[in-house]
Amino acid sequence: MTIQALKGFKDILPEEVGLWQHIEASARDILHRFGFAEIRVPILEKTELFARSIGEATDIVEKEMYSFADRNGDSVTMRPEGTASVLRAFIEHGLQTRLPVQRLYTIGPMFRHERPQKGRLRQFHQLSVEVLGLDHPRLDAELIAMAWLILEELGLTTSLQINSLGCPACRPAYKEALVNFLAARQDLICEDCRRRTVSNPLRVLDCKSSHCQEQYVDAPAILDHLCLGCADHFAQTRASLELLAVPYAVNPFMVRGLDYYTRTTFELLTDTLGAQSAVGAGGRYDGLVAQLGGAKGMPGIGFAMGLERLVLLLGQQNADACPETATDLFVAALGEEATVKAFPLVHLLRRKGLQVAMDLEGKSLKSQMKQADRAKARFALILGEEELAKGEAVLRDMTSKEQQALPLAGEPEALCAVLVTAIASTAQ
RNA sequence: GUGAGCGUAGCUCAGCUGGUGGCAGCACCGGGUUGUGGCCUCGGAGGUCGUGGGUUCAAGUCCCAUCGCUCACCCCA
Repeated sequence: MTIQALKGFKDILPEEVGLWQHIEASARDILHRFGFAEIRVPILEKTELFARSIGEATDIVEKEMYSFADRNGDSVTMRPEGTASVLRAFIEHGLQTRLPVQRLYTIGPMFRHERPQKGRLRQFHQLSVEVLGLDHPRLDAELIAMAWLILEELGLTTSLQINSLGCPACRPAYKEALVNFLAARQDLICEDCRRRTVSNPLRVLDCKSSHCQEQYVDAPAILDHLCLGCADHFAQTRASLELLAVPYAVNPFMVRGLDYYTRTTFELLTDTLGAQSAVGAGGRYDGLVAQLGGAKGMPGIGFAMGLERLVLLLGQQNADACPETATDLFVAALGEEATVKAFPLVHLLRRKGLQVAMDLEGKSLKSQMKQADRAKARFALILGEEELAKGEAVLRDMTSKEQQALPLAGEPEALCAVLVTAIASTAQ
Protein backbone atom coordinates (compact mmCIF):
# COMPACT_ATOMS: atom_id res chain seq x y z
CA MET A 1 0.00 0.00 0.00
CA THR A 2 1.35 3.40 -0.90
CA ILE A 3 1.67 6.01 1.81
CA GLN A 4 -1.29 8.35 2.07
CA ALA A 5 -1.66 11.62 3.92
CA LEU A 6 -2.90 11.36 7.50
CA LYS A 7 -6.64 11.20 8.07
CA GLY A 8 -8.05 14.69 8.00
CA PHE A 9 -4.92 16.16 6.41
CA LYS A 10 -5.33 17.36 2.84
CA ASP A 11 -3.10 18.39 0.01
CA ILE A 12 -4.12 21.62 -1.65
CA LEU A 13 -3.35 20.88 -5.28
CA PRO A 14 -2.02 23.41 -7.80
CA GLU A 15 -5.41 23.81 -9.48
CA GLU A 16 -6.98 24.80 -6.16
CA VAL A 17 -4.24 27.10 -4.95
CA GLY A 18 -5.42 29.97 -7.14
CA LEU A 19 -8.69 30.05 -5.24
CA TRP A 20 -6.86 30.08 -1.91
CA GLN A 21 -4.58 32.88 -2.99
CA HIS A 22 -7.53 34.86 -4.26
CA ILE A 23 -9.28 34.55 -0.90
CA GLU A 24 -6.16 35.39 1.06
CA ALA A 25 -5.26 38.37 -1.13
CA SER A 26 -8.80 39.73 -0.97
CA ALA A 27 -8.93 39.38 2.82
CA ARG A 28 -5.47 40.90 3.30
CA ASP A 29 -6.44 43.88 1.18
CA ILE A 30 -9.45 44.59 3.36
CA LEU A 31 -7.51 44.01 6.58
CA HIS A 32 -4.93 46.57 5.52
CA ARG A 33 -7.68 49.06 4.69
CA PHE A 34 -8.85 48.66 8.28
CA GLY A 35 -5.38 49.18 9.67
CA PHE A 36 -4.49 45.60 10.54
CA ALA A 37 -0.93 44.32 10.54
CA GLU A 38 0.04 40.73 9.98
CA ILE A 39 1.75 38.81 12.76
CA ARG A 40 3.25 35.35 12.25
CA VAL A 41 3.37 33.14 15.30
CA PRO A 42 4.58 29.58 15.86
CA ILE A 43 2.40 26.56 15.21
CA LEU A 44 3.72 24.75 18.27
CA GLU A 45 3.20 26.18 21.76
CA LYS A 46 3.35 25.00 25.34
CA THR A 47 0.22 23.00 26.07
CA GLU A 48 -0.48 25.19 29.08
CA LEU A 49 -1.14 28.20 26.84
CA PHE A 50 -4.21 26.59 25.30
CA ALA A 51 -5.37 24.97 28.51
CA ARG A 52 -5.36 28.37 30.19
CA SER A 53 -7.00 30.32 27.37
CA ILE A 54 -9.50 28.02 25.68
CA GLY A 55 -10.58 26.41 28.93
CA GLU A 56 -9.73 23.10 30.58
CA ALA A 57 -13.27 21.77 30.30
CA THR A 58 -13.82 22.49 26.60
CA ASP A 59 -13.96 19.71 24.02
CA ILE A 60 -10.97 21.23 22.24
CA VAL A 61 -8.70 20.95 25.25
CA GLU A 62 -10.17 17.77 26.64
CA LYS A 63 -10.03 15.60 23.57
CA GLU A 64 -9.05 17.36 20.36
CA MET A 65 -5.54 18.71 20.79
CA TYR A 66 -2.45 17.35 19.11
CA SER A 67 -0.35 17.33 22.27
CA PHE A 68 2.83 15.38 22.81
CA ALA A 69 5.99 15.42 24.87
CA ASP A 70 8.93 16.99 23.07
CA ARG A 71 12.42 15.59 23.52
CA ASN A 72 12.86 17.38 26.83
CA GLY A 73 9.64 15.90 28.14
CA ASP A 74 7.72 19.20 28.03
CA SER A 75 4.14 18.98 26.88
CA VAL A 76 3.70 20.88 23.64
CA THR A 77 0.64 21.31 21.41
CA MET A 78 -0.02 22.03 17.75
CA ARG A 79 -2.21 25.10 17.99
CA PRO A 80 -5.95 24.39 17.76
CA GLU A 81 -6.75 28.08 17.20
CA GLY A 82 -4.93 31.32 16.68
CA THR A 83 -6.00 33.75 19.38
CA ALA A 84 -4.00 32.22 22.24
CA SER A 85 -0.72 32.36 20.32
CA VAL A 86 -1.28 35.92 19.14
CA LEU A 87 -2.08 37.07 22.68
CA ARG A 88 0.97 35.25 24.01
CA ALA A 89 3.11 37.12 21.50
CA PHE A 90 1.34 40.39 22.29
CA ILE A 91 2.11 39.98 25.99
CA GLU A 92 5.62 38.57 25.52
CA HIS A 93 6.74 41.51 23.36
CA GLY A 94 4.83 44.20 25.21
CA LEU A 95 3.12 45.30 22.01
CA GLN A 96 0.71 47.55 23.92
CA THR A 97 3.63 49.89 24.62
CA ARG A 98 4.05 50.60 20.89
CA LEU A 99 0.46 51.45 20.10
CA PRO A 100 -2.39 51.70 22.58
CA VAL A 101 -4.63 49.73 20.25
CA GLN A 102 -3.14 46.81 18.36
CA ARG A 103 -4.88 45.46 15.28
CA LEU A 104 -3.40 42.10 14.32
CA TYR A 105 -4.17 39.22 12.02
CA THR A 106 -2.57 35.93 11.17
CA ILE A 107 -3.29 33.25 8.60
CA GLY A 108 -2.24 29.66 8.92
CA PRO A 109 -2.94 26.06 9.77
CA MET A 110 -4.70 24.91 12.94
CA PHE A 111 -4.96 21.36 14.26
CA ARG A 112 -7.79 19.55 15.98
CA HIS A 113 -8.10 15.79 16.31
CA GLU A 114 -11.75 15.40 15.29
CA ARG A 115 -13.49 13.02 12.91
CA PRO A 116 -13.26 14.67 9.52
CA GLN A 117 -16.37 15.51 7.56
CA LYS A 118 -17.50 18.05 5.02
CA GLY A 119 -15.87 21.39 5.84
CA ARG A 120 -14.00 19.94 8.79
CA LEU A 121 -10.43 18.68 8.74
CA ARG A 122 -7.80 17.87 11.32
CA GLN A 123 -5.43 20.36 9.76
CA PHE A 124 -7.44 23.33 8.63
CA HIS A 125 -6.67 26.95 7.95
CA GLN A 126 -7.96 30.06 9.58
CA LEU A 127 -7.74 33.77 9.19
CA SER A 128 -7.53 34.94 12.78
CA VAL A 129 -8.11 38.62 13.57
CA GLU A 130 -7.58 40.32 16.94
CA VAL A 131 -7.88 43.85 18.33
CA LEU A 132 -6.29 44.47 21.71
CA GLY A 133 -6.64 47.50 23.95
CA LEU A 134 -10.11 48.86 23.23
CA ASP A 135 -13.51 47.87 24.56
CA HIS A 136 -15.66 50.47 22.82
CA PRO A 137 -18.77 48.91 21.26
CA ARG A 138 -18.11 50.84 18.06
CA LEU A 139 -15.07 48.59 17.65
CA ASP A 140 -17.26 45.50 17.96
CA ALA A 141 -19.42 46.82 15.15
CA GLU A 142 -16.45 47.85 13.03
CA LEU A 143 -14.90 44.40 13.35
CA ILE A 144 -18.14 42.60 12.53
CA ALA A 145 -18.68 44.90 9.57
CA MET A 146 -15.18 44.12 8.35
CA ALA A 147 -15.81 40.39 8.59
CA TRP A 148 -19.00 40.95 6.65
CA LEU A 149 -17.12 42.96 4.03
CA ILE A 150 -14.53 40.21 3.57
CA LEU A 151 -17.33 37.81 2.63
CA GLU A 152 -19.13 40.42 0.57
CA GLU A 153 -16.07 41.24 -1.54
CA LEU A 154 -15.59 37.54 -2.19
CA GLY A 155 -19.15 37.48 -3.48
CA LEU A 156 -20.40 35.26 -0.67
CA THR A 157 -23.80 35.43 0.93
CA THR A 158 -24.10 34.50 4.59
CA SER A 159 -26.23 35.47 7.54
CA LEU A 160 -25.01 37.20 10.67
CA GLN A 161 -26.11 36.36 14.18
CA ILE A 162 -25.00 38.23 17.28
CA ASN A 163 -25.44 37.81 20.99
CA SER A 164 -23.97 39.01 24.24
CA LEU A 165 -22.64 36.54 26.76
CA GLY A 166 -22.35 39.08 29.56
CA CYS A 167 -19.38 39.40 31.82
CA PRO A 168 -18.12 37.94 35.11
CA ALA A 169 -20.48 40.36 36.87
CA CYS A 170 -23.70 39.13 35.30
CA ARG A 171 -23.11 35.74 33.73
CA PRO A 172 -22.94 33.68 36.95
CA ALA A 173 -26.39 34.85 38.05
CA TYR A 174 -27.80 34.00 34.64
CA LYS A 175 -26.16 30.61 34.69
CA GLU A 176 -27.77 29.89 38.04
CA ALA A 177 -31.18 30.92 36.77
CA LEU A 178 -30.73 28.70 33.73
CA VAL A 179 -29.59 25.70 35.75
CA ASN A 180 -32.61 26.10 38.03
CA PHE A 181 -34.87 26.23 34.98
CA LEU A 182 -33.28 23.12 33.52
CA ALA A 183 -33.23 21.25 36.81
CA ALA A 184 -37.02 21.52 36.95
CA ARG A 185 -37.32 19.89 33.51
CA GLN A 186 -34.77 17.08 33.62
CA ASP A 187 -37.35 14.43 32.80
CA LEU A 188 -38.56 16.33 29.72
CA ILE A 189 -35.25 16.85 27.94
CA CYS A 190 -32.81 14.56 26.15
CA GLU A 191 -29.93 12.74 27.72
CA ASP A 192 -27.35 15.07 26.21
CA CYS A 193 -29.12 18.07 27.63
CA ARG A 194 -29.26 16.49 31.07
CA ARG A 195 -25.55 15.86 30.91
CA ARG A 196 -24.86 19.40 29.74
CA THR A 197 -27.01 20.91 32.47
CA VAL A 198 -24.04 20.15 34.68
CA SER A 199 -21.08 20.35 32.31
CA ASN A 200 -22.01 23.36 30.16
CA PRO A 201 -25.53 24.66 30.77
CA LEU A 202 -25.35 27.47 28.19
CA ARG A 203 -24.84 24.88 25.49
CA VAL A 204 -28.12 23.16 26.29
CA LEU A 205 -30.01 25.96 24.56
CA ASP A 206 -28.19 25.03 21.38
CA CYS A 207 -29.70 21.52 21.32
CA LYS A 208 -30.79 20.30 17.88
CA SER A 209 -33.73 18.28 19.22
CA SER A 210 -37.00 20.00 18.41
CA HIS A 211 -38.53 18.34 21.44
CA CYS A 212 -35.96 19.99 23.67
CA GLN A 213 -36.36 23.29 21.87
CA GLU A 214 -40.07 23.24 22.72
CA GLN A 215 -39.11 23.07 26.37
CA TYR A 216 -36.74 26.00 26.04
CA VAL A 217 -39.05 28.58 24.46
CA ASP A 218 -39.48 30.28 27.79
CA ALA A 219 -36.06 29.50 29.20
CA PRO A 220 -34.30 32.48 30.75
CA ALA A 221 -32.34 34.39 28.09
CA ILE A 222 -28.94 35.87 28.80
CA LEU A 223 -29.99 39.15 27.25
CA ASP A 224 -32.55 39.64 30.03
CA HIS A 225 -29.89 39.10 32.66
CA LEU A 226 -27.14 41.41 31.45
CA CYS A 227 -25.76 43.90 33.93
CA LEU A 228 -26.17 47.57 33.08
CA GLY A 229 -22.70 47.83 31.59
CA CYS A 230 -23.14 44.79 29.34
CA ALA A 231 -26.67 45.77 28.31
CA ASP A 232 -25.49 49.23 27.33
CA HIS A 233 -22.48 47.82 25.49
CA PHE A 234 -24.70 45.46 23.51
CA ALA A 235 -27.21 48.20 22.69
CA GLN A 236 -24.42 50.42 21.39
CA THR A 237 -22.93 47.59 19.40
CA ARG A 238 -26.29 47.03 17.74
CA ALA A 239 -26.79 50.72 17.07
CA SER A 240 -23.33 50.95 15.54
CA LEU A 241 -23.98 47.95 13.32
CA GLU A 242 -27.12 49.66 12.10
CA LEU A 243 -25.14 52.81 11.32
CA LEU A 244 -22.94 50.65 9.10
CA ALA A 245 -26.00 48.99 7.55
CA VAL A 246 -24.85 45.50 8.41
CA PRO A 247 -27.87 43.19 8.54
CA TYR A 248 -27.89 41.04 11.65
CA ALA A 249 -30.17 38.91 13.76
CA VAL A 250 -29.96 38.61 17.52
CA ASN A 251 -29.76 35.00 18.63
CA PRO A 252 -30.03 34.95 22.43
CA PHE A 253 -29.22 31.24 22.46
CA MET A 254 -25.97 31.48 20.55
CA VAL A 255 -23.13 29.95 22.53
CA ARG A 256 -19.46 29.71 21.72
CA GLY A 257 -17.23 26.72 22.23
CA LEU A 258 -14.36 28.54 23.88
CA ASP A 259 -14.59 29.64 27.50
CA TYR A 260 -12.91 33.00 27.13
CA TYR A 261 -15.68 34.93 25.42
CA THR A 262 -17.41 37.86 27.12
CA ARG A 263 -20.06 40.30 25.91
CA THR A 264 -20.36 40.44 22.12
CA THR A 265 -20.23 37.17 20.20
CA PHE A 266 -21.14 36.62 16.58
CA GLU A 267 -21.30 34.00 13.86
CA LEU A 268 -21.40 34.22 10.08
CA LEU A 269 -23.55 31.34 8.94
CA THR A 270 -24.40 29.49 5.76
CA ASP A 271 -26.80 26.64 5.17
CA THR A 272 -24.98 25.12 2.22
CA LEU A 273 -22.03 23.41 3.86
CA GLY A 274 -23.78 20.39 5.31
CA ALA A 275 -23.47 20.22 9.05
CA GLN A 276 -20.85 22.95 9.16
CA SER A 277 -22.74 26.20 9.24
CA ALA A 278 -20.21 28.68 10.60
CA VAL A 279 -17.75 30.18 8.12
CA GLY A 280 -16.59 32.76 10.60
CA ALA A 281 -17.16 33.45 14.25
CA GLY A 282 -15.74 35.40 17.11
CA GLY A 283 -16.36 37.67 20.00
CA ARG A 284 -15.00 39.79 22.79
CA TYR A 285 -12.60 38.35 25.35
CA ASP A 286 -11.98 41.11 27.84
CA GLY A 287 -10.47 38.95 30.59
CA LEU A 288 -8.19 36.84 28.45
CA VAL A 289 -5.05 38.98 28.32
CA ALA A 290 -4.98 39.21 32.11
CA GLN A 291 -5.70 35.50 32.36
CA LEU A 292 -2.58 34.81 30.30
CA GLY A 293 -0.47 37.01 32.53
CA GLY A 294 -0.76 40.27 30.60
CA ALA A 295 -1.98 43.68 31.67
CA LYS A 296 -5.03 43.65 33.92
CA GLY A 297 -8.09 45.13 32.28
CA MET A 298 -6.65 44.85 28.75
CA PRO A 299 -9.70 44.25 26.57
CA GLY A 300 -9.72 42.26 23.36
CA ILE A 301 -11.99 41.13 20.58
CA GLY A 302 -11.42 38.91 17.59
CA PHE A 303 -12.78 36.46 15.10
CA ALA A 304 -11.68 33.58 12.93
CA MET A 305 -12.72 32.50 9.46
CA GLY A 306 -12.34 28.95 8.22
CA LEU A 307 -10.51 29.10 4.91
CA GLU A 308 -11.56 25.62 3.77
CA ARG A 309 -15.16 26.66 4.25
CA LEU A 310 -14.63 29.85 2.29
CA VAL A 311 -13.06 27.81 -0.50
CA LEU A 312 -16.04 25.44 -0.52
CA LEU A 313 -18.52 28.33 -0.52
CA LEU A 314 -16.66 30.22 -3.20
CA GLY A 315 -16.68 27.09 -5.35
CA GLN A 316 -20.45 26.91 -4.94
CA GLN A 317 -21.46 30.55 -5.06
CA ASN A 318 -18.83 32.25 -7.15
CA ALA A 319 -17.01 29.55 -9.07
CA ASP A 320 -15.20 31.82 -11.51
CA ALA A 321 -14.02 34.31 -8.92
CA CYS A 322 -10.44 33.55 -9.68
CA PRO A 323 -8.88 34.51 -13.02
CA GLU A 324 -6.86 31.86 -14.83
CA THR A 325 -3.19 32.39 -15.24
CA ALA A 326 -1.80 32.73 -18.74
CA THR A 327 1.65 32.45 -20.22
CA ASP A 328 2.98 35.36 -22.22
CA LEU A 329 5.10 33.43 -24.64
CA PHE A 330 5.94 29.86 -25.57
CA VAL A 331 9.21 29.42 -27.39
CA ALA A 332 9.13 26.43 -29.73
CA ALA A 333 12.57 25.44 -30.95
CA LEU A 334 13.20 22.73 -33.54
CA GLY A 335 16.45 20.90 -33.65
CA GLU A 336 19.47 21.08 -31.39
CA GLU A 337 20.93 24.25 -32.91
CA ALA A 338 17.71 26.21 -32.48
CA THR A 339 17.15 24.82 -29.00
CA VAL A 340 20.60 25.90 -27.89
CA LYS A 341 19.79 29.37 -29.19
CA ALA A 342 16.35 29.47 -27.61
CA PHE A 343 17.40 28.25 -24.17
CA PRO A 344 19.33 31.40 -23.15
CA LEU A 345 16.81 33.61 -24.94
CA VAL A 346 14.04 32.22 -22.73
CA HIS A 347 16.14 32.91 -19.67
CA LEU A 348 16.73 36.47 -20.81
CA LEU A 349 13.03 37.04 -21.42
CA ARG A 350 12.22 35.73 -17.97
CA ARG A 351 14.79 38.10 -16.49
CA LYS A 352 12.97 40.87 -18.33
CA GLY A 353 9.79 39.94 -16.51
CA LEU A 354 7.90 37.89 -19.07
CA GLN A 355 6.21 34.63 -18.26
CA VAL A 356 7.83 32.30 -20.76
CA ALA A 357 7.73 28.55 -21.30
CA MET A 358 9.65 26.24 -23.60
CA ASP A 359 10.06 22.54 -24.18
CA LEU A 360 13.48 21.40 -23.02
CA GLU A 361 13.67 18.03 -24.74
CA GLY A 362 13.18 18.91 -28.39
CA LYS A 363 9.76 17.44 -29.11
CA SER A 364 7.91 17.82 -32.39
CA LEU A 365 6.47 21.21 -33.33
CA LYS A 366 2.99 19.80 -33.05
CA SER A 367 3.69 18.68 -29.55
CA GLN A 368 5.21 22.02 -28.63
CA MET A 369 2.26 23.95 -30.08
CA LYS A 370 0.03 21.73 -28.03
CA GLN A 371 2.00 22.62 -24.94
CA ALA A 372 1.75 26.29 -25.86
CA ASP A 373 -1.99 25.96 -26.15
CA ARG A 374 -2.29 24.18 -22.85
CA ALA A 375 -0.18 26.82 -21.14
CA LYS A 376 -2.63 29.40 -22.55
CA ALA A 377 0.26 31.17 -24.22
CA ARG A 378 -0.71 34.41 -25.93
CA PHE A 379 2.19 34.10 -28.35
CA ALA A 380 4.43 31.39 -29.68
CA LEU A 381 7.90 32.10 -31.00
CA ILE A 382 8.88 29.48 -33.55
CA LEU A 383 12.56 28.96 -34.04
CA GLY A 384 13.30 26.25 -36.60
CA GLU A 385 15.93 25.34 -39.09
CA GLU A 386 14.31 27.39 -41.88
CA GLU A 387 14.14 30.44 -39.66
CA LEU A 388 17.70 30.02 -38.46
CA ALA A 389 18.86 29.84 -42.07
CA LYS A 390 17.07 33.11 -42.86
CA GLY A 391 18.18 34.71 -39.60
CA GLU A 392 14.59 35.04 -38.41
CA ALA A 393 12.08 33.75 -35.92
CA VAL A 394 8.31 33.54 -36.38
CA LEU A 395 6.08 35.18 -33.79
CA ARG A 396 2.61 33.70 -33.83
CA ASP A 397 -0.33 35.30 -32.11
CA MET A 398 -2.13 32.30 -30.67
CA THR A 399 -5.53 33.95 -30.71
CA SER A 400 -5.57 35.65 -34.14
CA LYS A 401 -3.15 33.11 -35.68
CA GLU A 402 -1.32 35.98 -37.34
CA GLN A 403 2.37 35.37 -37.81
CA GLN A 404 5.23 37.80 -38.38
CA ALA A 405 8.91 37.28 -38.95
CA LEU A 406 11.32 38.87 -36.49
CA PRO A 407 15.03 39.34 -37.28
CA LEU A 408 17.32 37.22 -35.17
CA ALA A 409 20.53 38.97 -36.07
CA GLY A 410 22.49 41.05 -33.58
CA GLU A 411 22.29 41.03 -29.84
CA PRO A 412 19.62 38.83 -28.28
CA GLU A 413 18.75 41.95 -26.29
CA ALA A 414 17.32 43.48 -29.46
CA LEU A 415 15.00 40.56 -30.16
CA CYS A 416 14.09 40.53 -26.52
CA ALA A 417 13.08 44.19 -26.65
CA VAL A 418 10.96 43.58 -29.73
CA LEU A 419 9.19 40.68 -28.03
CA VAL A 420 8.59 42.59 -24.84
CA THR A 421 7.05 45.44 -26.81
CA ALA A 422 4.96 43.17 -29.02
CA ILE A 423 3.60 41.33 -26.02
CA ALA A 424 3.04 44.43 -23.94
CA SER A 425 1.10 46.07 -26.78
CA THR A 426 -1.45 43.28 -26.80
CA ALA A 427 -1.59 42.72 -23.07
CA GLN A 428 -5.19 42.60 -22.09
C1' G B 1 -15.59 8.41 20.82
C1' U B 2 -20.65 6.65 18.13
C1' G B 3 -23.53 5.47 13.60
C1' A B 4 -24.40 4.81 8.34
C1' G B 5 -22.78 4.49 3.23
C1' C B 6 -18.89 3.49 -0.16
C1' G B 7 -13.75 1.28 -1.98
C1' U B 8 -12.88 -1.30 -10.06
C1' A B 9 -7.09 3.12 -14.41
C1' G B 10 -4.75 9.87 -12.51
C1' C B 11 -10.36 11.37 -12.44
C1' U B 12 -15.80 9.92 -13.36
C1' C B 13 -17.86 5.33 -13.56
C1' A B 14 -20.12 0.23 -16.28
C1' G B 15 -19.67 -4.72 -14.80
C1' C B 16 -27.22 -8.44 -14.22
C1' U B 17 -29.13 -14.18 -10.34
C1' G B 18 -20.80 -15.82 -9.21
C1' G B 19 -18.45 -17.94 -15.41
C1' U B 20 -11.71 -14.68 -19.02
C1' G B 21 -11.67 -6.65 -15.86
C1' G B 22 -14.29 -2.31 -20.03
C1' C B 23 -11.72 -0.68 -28.37
C1' A B 24 -16.08 3.02 -21.75
C1' G B 25 -15.84 8.72 -20.98
C1' C B 26 -12.35 12.68 -19.35
C1' A B 27 -7.11 13.41 -18.84
C1' C B 28 -2.12 11.77 -20.68
C1' C B 29 1.41 10.18 -24.95
C1' G B 30 2.06 9.39 -30.30
C1' G B 31 0.44 9.26 -35.56
C1' G B 32 -2.86 11.33 -39.47
C1' U B 33 -0.02 17.13 -41.37
C1' U B 34 8.73 14.81 -43.37
C1' G B 35 7.53 22.16 -39.26
C1' U B 36 2.03 24.96 -36.61
C1' G B 37 -2.28 24.40 -31.00
C1' G B 38 -7.85 24.10 -29.88
C1' C B 39 -12.01 20.41 -33.43
C1' C B 40 -11.85 15.64 -35.84
C1' U B 41 -9.69 10.77 -36.58
C1' C B 42 -6.51 6.46 -35.63
C1' G B 43 -3.42 4.21 -32.20
C1' G B 44 -0.72 3.72 -27.38
C1' A B 45 0.28 3.59 -22.37
C1' G B 46 -2.03 3.08 -17.86
C1' G B 47 -4.92 -2.11 -12.98
C1' U B 48 -2.02 -6.89 -7.32
C1' C B 49 -10.86 -4.91 -8.87
C1' G B 50 -8.24 -1.35 -1.04
C1' U B 51 -5.91 -5.63 1.90
C1' G B 52 -6.22 -10.56 4.20
C1' G B 53 -8.97 -14.81 4.98
C1' G B 54 -13.36 -18.00 3.83
C1' U B 55 -17.36 -20.45 0.64
C1' U B 56 -17.10 -22.51 -4.51
C1' C B 57 -15.00 -26.39 -9.98
C1' A B 58 -14.94 -20.93 -10.51
C1' A B 59 -15.25 -14.56 -6.62
C1' G B 60 -14.74 -7.64 -8.94
C1' U B 61 -19.58 -10.10 -7.70
C1' C B 62 -21.31 -14.05 -1.84
C1' C B 63 -19.48 -14.29 3.69
C1' C B 64 -16.01 -12.59 7.63
C1' A B 65 -12.17 -9.51 9.20
C1' U B 66 -9.16 -5.37 8.45
C1' C B 67 -7.59 -0.71 6.40
C1' G B 68 -9.11 3.62 3.89
C1' C B 69 -12.60 7.31 2.22
C1' U B 70 -17.23 9.94 2.74
C1' C B 71 -21.37 11.77 5.36
C1' A B 72 -23.79 12.39 9.92
C1' C B 73 -23.78 12.58 15.60
C1' C B 74 -20.68 15.19 19.04
C1' C B 75 -18.12 19.62 18.60
C1' C B 76 -16.46 23.60 15.77
C1' A B 77 -13.95 27.86 11.59
